[in-house]
Order: sequence, then C-alpha cells, then structure tokens
Amino acid sequence: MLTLMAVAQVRDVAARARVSPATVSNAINHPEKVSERTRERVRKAIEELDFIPNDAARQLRAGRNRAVGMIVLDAGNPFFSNLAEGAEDHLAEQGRPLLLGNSSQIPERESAHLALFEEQRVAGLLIIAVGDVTPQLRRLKERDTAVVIVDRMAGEDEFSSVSLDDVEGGRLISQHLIDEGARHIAVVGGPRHLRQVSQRLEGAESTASASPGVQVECIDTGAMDIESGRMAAAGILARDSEQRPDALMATNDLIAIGALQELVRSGLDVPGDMLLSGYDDIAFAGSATIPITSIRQPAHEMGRKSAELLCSLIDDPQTPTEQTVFQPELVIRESTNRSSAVTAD
Amino acid sequence: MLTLMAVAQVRDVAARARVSPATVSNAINHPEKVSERTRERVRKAIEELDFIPNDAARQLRAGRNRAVGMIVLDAGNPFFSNLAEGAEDHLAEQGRPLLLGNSSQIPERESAHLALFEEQRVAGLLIIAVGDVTPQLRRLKERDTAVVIVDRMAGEDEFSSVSLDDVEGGRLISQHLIDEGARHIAVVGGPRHLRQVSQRLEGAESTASASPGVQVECIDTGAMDIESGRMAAAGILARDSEQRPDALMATNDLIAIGALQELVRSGLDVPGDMLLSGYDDIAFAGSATIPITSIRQPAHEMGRKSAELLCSLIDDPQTPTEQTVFQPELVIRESTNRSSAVTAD
DNA sequence: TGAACGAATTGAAACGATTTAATTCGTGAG
DNA sequence: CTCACGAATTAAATCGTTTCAATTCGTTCA
Repeated sequence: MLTLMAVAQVRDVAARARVSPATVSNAINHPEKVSERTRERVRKAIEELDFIPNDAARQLRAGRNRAVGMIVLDAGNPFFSNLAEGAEDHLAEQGRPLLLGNSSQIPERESAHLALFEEQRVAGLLIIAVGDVTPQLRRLKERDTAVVIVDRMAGEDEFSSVSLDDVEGGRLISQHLIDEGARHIAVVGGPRHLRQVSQRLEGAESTASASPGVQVECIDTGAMDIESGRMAAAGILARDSEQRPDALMATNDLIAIGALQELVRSGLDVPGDMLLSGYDDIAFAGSATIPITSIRQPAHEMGRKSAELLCSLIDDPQTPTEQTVFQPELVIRESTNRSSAVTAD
Repeated sequence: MLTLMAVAQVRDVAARARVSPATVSNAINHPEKVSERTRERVRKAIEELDFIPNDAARQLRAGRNRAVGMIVLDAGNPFFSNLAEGAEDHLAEQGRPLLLGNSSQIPERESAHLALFEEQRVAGLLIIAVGDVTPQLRRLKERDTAVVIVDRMAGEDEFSSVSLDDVEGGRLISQHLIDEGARHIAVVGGPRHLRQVSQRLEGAESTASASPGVQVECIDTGAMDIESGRMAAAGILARDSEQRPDALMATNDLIAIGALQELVRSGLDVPGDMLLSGYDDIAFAGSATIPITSIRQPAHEMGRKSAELLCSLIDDPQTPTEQTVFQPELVIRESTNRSSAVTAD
C-alpha cells in the first residue's frame, strides 16, 4: 500500500466521516452538539487515520496555551523536584501540562526560559526567582498571564505567592545550635544575594545578637550543591583551629551533605567537634552518614498550593492576590545532638 | 496614558518601523536579507512595543516545533535528573528547549505525555519507557519525529538508543556480593517487568547459577523509591532468621537507601549481618549512613550522548540508527565490605 | 542613454484548527 | 397543509506568523 499520504488533518477526517471539518471539531471539543451517530462515525475516522490535532493551530485560534510553565532553581535538588511534583499533581487534575525549566541559579537561563514561556503564551507561570524578574513578571501580568511566585514572599499584593518563613527558619535552627553549645556559627550557602540565603542568614544573625558571646559568619559558596558543600568544608578545615567555627549552618541539605562528607573524611567528629545543620529536610538528610538536623519544608504541599492559586488566577483573573506563608519545622537529628543516641527519623 | 492596546503583533511593529510585516519577519529570522538601516529601525520598534512573537503561529507556519520532549521514569530520582541535565546541556547549545515529562513509572501517564508531545509536534523525543510504546514510537517516526530510546537497548536497528549493559551490571554486583560471602541474595525492585529490574536480576541469576550453593530470590516492590525500599526491608526483617537473605541487591540506590534506614533502625549490622548494594551510584549513595556499594552509571554523559544522537537525527533524518552501550563500573563501599575500614569515595 | 541586474522590500497566500453565523432538515402546532 | 421552531450541520472567517513570487529601485555595464 502506497502511503505517501501526509499526516491526517481535520479535513481528511471530515472527508472520511462524510461530514464537514466543523463537525469534526465539534465532535472533539463539544460532543454534546453532535448527534450520536455522527459522533461515532467521526470517532472511527479519527482512529482509522491516526488523526492527532495540531496543537499549534489550536492554540493560535484559541489565543492561549493550556500549559503552565515553572522555573526552578535546581532540578537536581529533591526539594525542587518535590515542589514540582506537588504542582504537577494538581495541574494534571486540571488537564494542564507542566513545562519545567531549570535556571540552575543562573539569571541568564532564567530569562531565556521566561522568554520562551512568553512566546508560548503559557496560561500561567510558577517561578522560584534567581534575579530580579519583577519587570518581566509585570509584563506577563499585563498580558493576562497568571503568575505565582514560589518560595519567596511577594513584596506587596502585586503577585500571589507561596513561601515559607525563612527568617524564622534561620532563627529556629540557629537557636538550636546555640542551645547545643555553638559559639561560632558559619552560615554556608550562596550566592549571598539569593533570598534563600540572605533570609536564613538574617534569622541566624538576629538570634545571635540576642545571645551574648555568639558570633555568626557567612561563607559564600557560589552554588547550593553537594560539591559546594565539600569545598566550603575543605576551606574551613584548612583554617587554624581557633579560627574554625564550631557549627556549620548550611542553607540547604545538599550543602550539608557535601560538608559532612568532607568533615567525616578528615576524621572530624560530628557532632562532637562540629555541629552541622541543613535546610529543606530532603529525604536524604535523614539517611546521611550522620543523620542531619534540618528545617522541614512541606515541598509537595507548597507545590500543590502554588498550582491551586495559579489555577484560580487563570480561571478568574480577578481573583485577589494571596500570600500563603508556611511555617518552618525543626527536625533534630544526630548531627547536632551531642547528648544522646536518640534520633528523630 | 490609555493602554487598551492589545499585545503587539508583527503588523504593529511593521507600522511603527514603516515597513511591511514581511520585512519584520525577515529582520528577525533572516537578518542578512535586510539592510542595516531597516534592521535597526525594526529592532527599535520591537523593543518599544515589547513585541514577543507568538510561537503557536510561528510553529503552525513552520510546521514543526524546535523543542524536544523527554519522558523519564522518576523525576525525583537523581539518576534521571542527571540524565535530563546532560541532555539539556547539549540541547541548550543547539537552541532547543527541553520539555520534561515524568511518567512516574505509570504507563497511562507515559501515554498521556506521548500524546501531548505528539500534538505539539516536537522535533524529537527522548524516552525512558515503562510500558510497550513501540507502536506509538513507530507512528512518531513515520511522522518524521526523531526518537532515541534511553536506558534501554533498542531491539533492532529500528531506533537509536543509549543504554548501559545492565545484565553485566547485575553480574558484577552479584559476583561481588558472593565474593563477600553472600549465599542467599535478594534482588529488590519492581515492578518486575521493568527492564531495569529484569536485566539486573538476569545478571544476578546467571552469576548465581555458576556459583554452587548460592540462591537468588526476587522481591518485587511496586515502585523504585525510598519508601519501597523501607517496606521491602521491613518485610524481610519480619521473616524467621533462617529464611532471611544475607544480601540485599537493590535495583537502584533509592531502594537501597530506604532499606538501609529500616535495617539500621532495627539494629541489624550492615554489612556484618546483611550485605547491601544499590545501583546508579547517585551522589547520595556515597554519603549514606553506611556508604552504599553501587554500580556507577555515567548519567550526565548518557544524557548528553542521547541528545547528540537525537540532534543528528533531527538535522538529517537519514542518519543511520546507532546503539550506544556504556559499560557499568562497580563502586565498592562499606555496605558490602566486611573486611576493612577502607572505603571508596 | 538604456537595458540588465541584484538587493531590498512587499502583497498575498499559506499553515490547520476553531468558531460564528447561516443553512438545512425534520417535526409538531395551528 | 403550512408555518415555525429547534436540532444538526456547514461555509467561511479567523488566529499571527512566515514564505513565495512579484515589485521597486538604485547601479553598473555596454
């Protein structure tokens, strides 16, 4: 059989079902408008021809894409993949595909993804921002693209947001370190201007200023991955012992895990010689060589909530903006627990 | 200023730059065809009007999307996120966006993603398959969509593929377990029909059959995540001790990590009472409570290679198919090392 | 000076679906 | 027996860009 035939189109289906293209379209998109008999004929024709509608044409006519774009800081970080999964759960229920972009904390990549999503006329955008993207977000909003800022509190009511109180998180964990005897806390993370870093640092500094004799320093790692943690720890180990901090407060769990590898390798005792904490409470924090104390963020739930906010904004652009703030929860494990063998799970 | 103006279109830009729409299009897509002066005028008009081309219209006319789709088994598994990252690295260089879909090992979700990518007329597809998608892949190919199968050797020359020799991987690791004294190996993973599971099991069985007195059993966990590993281990711990295996060969690191948590919690000594191995060698395997022996897969490199194959297939559909097979590498760590304190890093 | 050429520009026709308004048709009411 | 009405169907316009073929215009060459 000669099959030079190009890909089937609506008109081919229409011809085969002996109806007009309009009826085919209706059979697909508004079944109630088409009689039982023709609907069936169309269904059969579609199947026989392997017809698959061209989404570009559909979108062009409809003016808008159903899909939602999301830009995360680091797709390799389980915290963000859980966040995305939570969002996808809700979006899938709404029949909306999620387009996932990874900025890798690089502002240029972030912009590139934004531009792409803008060209695609996505229905909405979930963003964990690196750089200052307010102007671009404003533009999107003007064009009736729904926007929800994730993992950062939106300044005013301009945008909706879902976040976790990171200053409080920083306070919680630094207070715990101090309670366990820390006098010199090194906050490890970077780049420093990242809100995730600056706010957690701010929390630590505010706690320290209320605790006489406690000092806080900030070690700026360029990135927030395992390797950065390793290198930061190596740097600390190279110091004279009196200059060394007695507690490492990593701004995420990956950094903590990397630091732990290096500390253990050098024979240092954690938590004996050095307290260590992470942030995010990813699944791997609890199963590290020395289980790591962390701040639990309900990533999945936060992702789902963001998607919910976004969908209501898409369905009714008049929906008032809303700031959802989750509360951090301290999870204490062996890496900061000198006194006992009891560990949380 | 009244800004009831709709979003700027080519014609608006054209009007402002006092040229025709065709010239605007050329200025954007074929700059060499446009004189220096008009090009500049157009550039300025685009900027002033914040013009962003409508991708749907462009695609409709062009007939094809530049983007590439990828479907992974589990976006939360670092192995797959590394794979995706490797692919994205290469694709970004080619100016091709990557659309990432997550099947979560559910055939229905896989089909849904496939259908979506088909509607979007993606230029190419990278897939780590769950179910039998050969018919759908064939259809894509007929429609000139490039396809590369990842993490599985394509049967014949029908499709290009990038994979790792998993039977050999299974052999390597089971041989090592046997060398360390294992007599009853439980292969833990699932669902069983997943190629990743069946081939690694096959390798273990072939090794065992050459080693008198060694038996292999297979414990089918429904999924391949940390929780499944925990539950499988709990099941094993509930057995009479003479029925227990003396080695757990997990089919990925997440399962191994989950199992380890449960084993440690129950007070069992690893590797003393039970040997434990993983697969994939994700970053967290080496920094687990007891560092876990694993099979290293060069995920990033495999991802990049897949993208390279795909791109050459897109650029020239006549490119002959190619099967790239990577070799597994055994990484020995404490979880299988009874004899010494020496650990690989 | 005029013909011929090439570069730059443009008008109009696509691309493939959806939608609106118009048409057909069968049926029940008057 | 006709008219009116609603249900089902359809023709044609439309979405916003790209591209093809045609046109304009300034040069060069004979």
